[in-house]
Amino acid sequence: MNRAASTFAVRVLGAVRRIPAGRISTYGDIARLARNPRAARAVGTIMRLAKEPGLPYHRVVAAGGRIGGYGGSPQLKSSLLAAEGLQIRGRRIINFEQRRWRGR
DNA sequence: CGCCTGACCGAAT
DNA sequence: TATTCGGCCAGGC
Repeated sequence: MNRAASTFAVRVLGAVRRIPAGRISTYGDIARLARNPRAARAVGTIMRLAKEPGLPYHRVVAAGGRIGGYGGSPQLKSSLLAAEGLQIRGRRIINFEQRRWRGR
């Protein structure tokens, strides 16, 4: 990977780390926070391959409050979010806009 | 360098 | 509400 890409990856993980418990952000939001607004899809790629442990990857959901992917277990993602107080119905987060974190 | 994949997005159907 | 589709971009080979 080239320098621009790795820098982007670092910024992505840095942004993910800042998402407060009980709040969520979207792949698109993270892409914007990492200063590459059209790279929402790449954010998923980076998180999927990320080696950094201890980051709240489960707090990054898809646009519109949909749960989105999470390795082989989107189920677990829902559980983790529910454990942080988020209300979930099916594959959607209730009151997603209110719980959305847009960076400081 | 080309080609394919996919934890995405938004608009259209 | 559910699919489909085109655009997008990093990673892997």
